[in-house]
Amino acid sequence: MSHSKHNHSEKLNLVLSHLPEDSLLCDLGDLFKVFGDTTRMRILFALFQSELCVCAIAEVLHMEQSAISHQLRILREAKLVSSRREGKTNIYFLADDHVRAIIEMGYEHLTEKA
Amino acid sequence: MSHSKHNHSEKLNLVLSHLPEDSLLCDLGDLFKVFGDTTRMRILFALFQSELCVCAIAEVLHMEQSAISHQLRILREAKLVSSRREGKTNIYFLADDHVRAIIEMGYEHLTEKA
DNA sequence: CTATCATATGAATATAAGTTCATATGAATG
DNA sequence: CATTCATATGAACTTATATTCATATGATAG
Repeated sequence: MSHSKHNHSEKLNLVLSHLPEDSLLCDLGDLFKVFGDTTRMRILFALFQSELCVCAIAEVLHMEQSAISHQLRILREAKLVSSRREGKTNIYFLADDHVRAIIEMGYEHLTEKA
Repeated sequence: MSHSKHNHSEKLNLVLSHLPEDSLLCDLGDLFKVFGDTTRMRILFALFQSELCVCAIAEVLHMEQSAISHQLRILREAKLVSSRREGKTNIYFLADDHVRAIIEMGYEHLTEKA
């Protein structure tokens, strides 16, 4: 039992009733979690410039192929990037423009608050 | 040494040269990390409805005051929420409209991809 | 069909992050 | 000024996450 001396139940029930379902809140959290990592952010910015194969991303970021591959899987599952095969290589590219839009919003917030 | 049989150095140098500084990429990642948690997402949605004191948030979310307080600190440090004191209580509210905008973008991405 | 390059994946490890518990701070009230 | 309510904070614990290493898959060329 928390501090229930207060009785704000009418208001709180209203707030509660307008909360989205937990599944949506969870999905939203999971989506932003994907943006919440420097390596993935660097991959996305690299792909802003050009579509790239896995080993190219690894070279650009000076990281191991395996680490990149693991992160690309997370980005793919979140539908932030897609890939196509070309011979032996897998070319990755941004899935759509939401990625840019979301990151730009974040950038605006950062620069305004700095 | 990774798979350097490829020589895409011209292109890769170009991509590399257009990457933002690591400090920015890190700040962006850190910002989105704040959105990347269900509890914080629930707090933000609660605050979409109304400014609320800590114990009200705890009640609405059926969580302990301490857990909420810890998460509010993270939201405060990211400048996503602000607070003011009112007597014994601390009232929290959204710091600005970037919060809504960013979450709406995420929501759009989710619904389009579903 | 074997060797090689490109990528993916599983297990292991290390680090980060969220919640709880206990307690400290800070304001109001009698 | 002692008590109570509201919030904050530090430490401990637990769970999640990122990277590495070793290896598997998959495609191509010889």
